[in-house]
Amino acid sequence: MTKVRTRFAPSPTGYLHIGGLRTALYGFLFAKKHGGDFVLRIEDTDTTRYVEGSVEIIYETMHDSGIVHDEGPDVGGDYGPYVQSERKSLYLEYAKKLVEAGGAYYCFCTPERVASLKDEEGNVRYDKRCLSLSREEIKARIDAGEPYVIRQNVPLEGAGTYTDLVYGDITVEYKDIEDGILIKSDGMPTYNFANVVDDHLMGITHVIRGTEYLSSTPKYNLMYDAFGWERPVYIHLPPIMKDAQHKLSKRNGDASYADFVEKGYVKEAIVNYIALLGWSPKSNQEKMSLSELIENFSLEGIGRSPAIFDDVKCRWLSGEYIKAMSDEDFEANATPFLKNSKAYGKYDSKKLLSLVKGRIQIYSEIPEKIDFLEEFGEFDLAMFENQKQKASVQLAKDILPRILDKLNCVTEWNNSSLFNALVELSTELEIKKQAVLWIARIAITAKEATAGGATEIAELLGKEETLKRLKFSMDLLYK
RNA sequence: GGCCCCUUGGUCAAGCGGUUAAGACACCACCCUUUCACGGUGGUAACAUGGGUUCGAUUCCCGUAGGGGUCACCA
Repeated sequence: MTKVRTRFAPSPTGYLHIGGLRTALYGFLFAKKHGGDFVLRIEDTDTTRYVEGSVEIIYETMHDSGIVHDEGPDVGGDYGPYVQSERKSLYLEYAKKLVEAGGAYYCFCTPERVASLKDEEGNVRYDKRCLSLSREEIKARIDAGEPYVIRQNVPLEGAGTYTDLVYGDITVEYKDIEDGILIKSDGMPTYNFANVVDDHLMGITHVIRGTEYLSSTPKYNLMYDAFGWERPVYIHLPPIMKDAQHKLSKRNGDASYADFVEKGYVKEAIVNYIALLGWSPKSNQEKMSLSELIENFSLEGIGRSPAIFDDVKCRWLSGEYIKAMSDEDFEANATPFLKNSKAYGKYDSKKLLSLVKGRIQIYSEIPEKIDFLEEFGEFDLAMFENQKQKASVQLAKDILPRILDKLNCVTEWNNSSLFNALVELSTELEIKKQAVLWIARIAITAKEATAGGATEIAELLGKEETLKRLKFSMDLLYK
């Protein structure tokens, strides 16, 4: 059996979006699952759409996400060059062979003439006029420097059928396929041609790509057949949607891998989550490392219907990764985000991080979780009300002075001493310790939800600041 | 519009003729608890629709509706 070879072939037109990354991921997973090679090829035949720096972004994204290629422009390989613009002469050579084989022909029609061929629906369809040109006339016109393109010669009758490993048998009638341009007048190939030539020359065994190519695949097969080449196995993937109507795309302005990283999603979680969009493992385990994904990946698990990207679940997975992360890794990953907090630098960073770990799903939530350490002021007294904890504004009025006294007398200002002191107070007052702690926490944080409990925060704030805040809250209560 | 494809809870999804129609996220309830969160337990919620085929359809076939893709000298 021949070695499995898959490829990811993005065009350098901007950032790498989530859909593209998933296509890359599946190609990578499939190749690695079968001990094969994963190739990166840059499809830059449309020079007008080239965006400066996007090739670098592709390299970075793939490296960063762990989807590493065995061959590519940056790492080399035996099938290079891996950038299509560097293969330009090759395509013309093969196009000529295809012309000889009858699978293509030269066309001198101007874009204007072709545009004038519009049907009642406004669709343009070339009429094969140049197909009847004689060999001599073609040569003469080319020699005269007349611009030309090379078109695919699609039969007028019959149909092409192939078996997609995800969608099953697909049949398209040739009359519904037009004689597409293979070589543009600038000498560059179109995707329709370059992809066939390159996939063959690079020994690609399994073509994995989006469904947008599902119905155009028969025309590629026509070329494989005309060349006498073996057709690859096709695996088309359903799209990832932003909502029921819209595909996740660059144009919609969202959804790049880099954006998610910037927002603080755990990288492994992003990859893990997109693996689950359109594919489901045989087991019920959803949280999987890259190597586990490779091990569990199988084509049968790939679905056929579009999947909507669910940010809530992606965040959940990110949170799961954070909980499972070592403190060292968490510190390394979270510190850049911690620096955006007002509290950064004013407290022990490790302490802040431990407060926050387990309470966030993405790193960018860090500042909002701990900014209360530096922000304190007037608040709604109704916050003292908590039925479940048996706390109330009245109770707060009654016991806040006692809390203040009690804490003031604590000799060792640390969490456990402070906690013991308040529990002791609750015993003396014969009320629930939760009520005392609730009131204390509200009084020193002015927040209903905080990262950390009352005394934990008191330790962090220090005696002076804690007592100051308690007095402030008392004043507020008695005002 | 032609052609290709898709359709199970709010979302991701198992299922591949006979099931109490899994599981996950979200949501709700309860428990735990130094609030919230975490964790634990339980719960609400789905086969787009109409015809067939069959002893029996979520599952197979056809139609309808809805949705996506494609019809470029873009990929």
